[in-house]
Amino acid sequence: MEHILLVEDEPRLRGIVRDYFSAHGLGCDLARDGAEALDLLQDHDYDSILLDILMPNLDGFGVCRAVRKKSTVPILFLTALGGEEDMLRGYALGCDDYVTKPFSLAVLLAKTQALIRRGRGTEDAGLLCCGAITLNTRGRLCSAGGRDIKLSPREYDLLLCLMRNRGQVLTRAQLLDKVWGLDFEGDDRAVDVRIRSLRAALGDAGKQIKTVFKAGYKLEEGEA
Amino acid sequence: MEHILLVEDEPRLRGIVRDYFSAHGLGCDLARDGAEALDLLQDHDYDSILLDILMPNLDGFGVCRAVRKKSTVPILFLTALGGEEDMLRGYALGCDDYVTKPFSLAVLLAKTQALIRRGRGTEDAGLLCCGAITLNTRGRLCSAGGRDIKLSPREYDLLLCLMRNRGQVLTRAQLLDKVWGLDFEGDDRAVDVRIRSLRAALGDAGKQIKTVFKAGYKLEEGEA
DNA sequence: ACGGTTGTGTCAAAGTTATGTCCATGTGAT
DNA sequence: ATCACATGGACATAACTTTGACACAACCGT
Repeated sequence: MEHILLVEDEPRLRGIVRDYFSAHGLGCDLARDGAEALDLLQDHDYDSILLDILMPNLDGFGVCRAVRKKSTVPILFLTALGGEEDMLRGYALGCDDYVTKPFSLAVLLAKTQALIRRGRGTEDAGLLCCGAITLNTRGRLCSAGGRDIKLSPREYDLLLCLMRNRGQVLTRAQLLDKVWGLDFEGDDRAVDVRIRSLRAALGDAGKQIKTVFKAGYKLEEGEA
Repeated sequence: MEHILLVEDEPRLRGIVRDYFSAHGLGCDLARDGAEALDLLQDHDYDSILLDILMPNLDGFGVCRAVRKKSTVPILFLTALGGEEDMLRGYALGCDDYVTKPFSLAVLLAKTQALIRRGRGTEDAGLLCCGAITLNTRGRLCSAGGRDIKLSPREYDLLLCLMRNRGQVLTRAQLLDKVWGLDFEGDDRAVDVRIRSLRAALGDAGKQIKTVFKAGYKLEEGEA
């Protein structure tokens, strides 16, 4: 499960966000102020940090500066300060997003998840992960649910494309362009058929590939 | 490259701003008055609009009002009117910022870029929000009041259209054109039926979709 | 070069899901 | 009160996806 750190001095808000996030499968450690946050950061790795700005002891800008000295973990500011200057200061310090109160929980969650997803830029290392599926792009290897999967070339390329655009709906036309190439003359149905064999090859993890009626396909991390 | 629209009747100022902005990588279309601005807006999408207030033909407030009827593009007023009343009027019309002359070019540029970045922020994340409803346009997902909602393709497209034109009344004919496509041969009632299922799917948030008697439908942020 | 194996696309039938139409029943405007 | 208009339920079917069968092409070891 992903884990984030929420730094916020308002107790009620802390609780609300924590509950909402954990209800959506996002673990949430809490800190009351900047000092406490840095303590926790000593011993833990988080997938993202949500930072209030106005806090006792050490404010959000300070925490951001300290964190950025040694990490590129996604940081999202979460604050009542809506002024341009504060925003620019935040971005200048290397934050990844900026949400002003009051905000919708759904938005906050979506933004956080988006940041985490993007943060997974582990592709450099040659590894792409999504839910139970892992792709080793160096060796063109695939594993799902712990077992190695043998994929045909087309299956592999298709899955790679889906993995690179996880969560996004891709139309059959888009997939044909990206995987088959722009010059492919064939039928849309070709995509369906390959999706089928890919699903079959992936076994249980094949359920992560969702059909989006009238739109296309997408890959989800999906718990179930 | 980002493109903005500058509406300003003073020729010298127009030139100065345009030069400064393009030197910093921001394309700049020019309009001499409100009427010209609306003309350009017919055919172009801008990342932001800079509006003088005192102009011949149609003043900045008028342009702002017209634009806000159909778009949430960031608008920045740019004027010699420094009075509080004018500022409040600008904000009431839905502008995003307000700069009084004389101003520093650097500040104007920073503010503009911040506005564009913010506008991008939610768009990049693929998020559209209105009241309790959130649409993830990348994944074609919808949530309302914190819970995920499953929408059929038509429902989704219809809601997307309403969200993009929030606050505006859309006639059934308009909705048929935009959502069903210009070639749809069927009955107006089709819209009603889909609105109904959309409302049902959205649960409580369905109340944000208002029926406008004899005119059509519109989406409102309104809580109640 | 040769047969066997594997990968891939096409096609049509079967299975799903979504969508429009119809008509009876509400609801708001004047 | 009346009329025009919006809503709700039932149903048929249109639109779309999955599945299975098949044919052909590419690949591989001999």
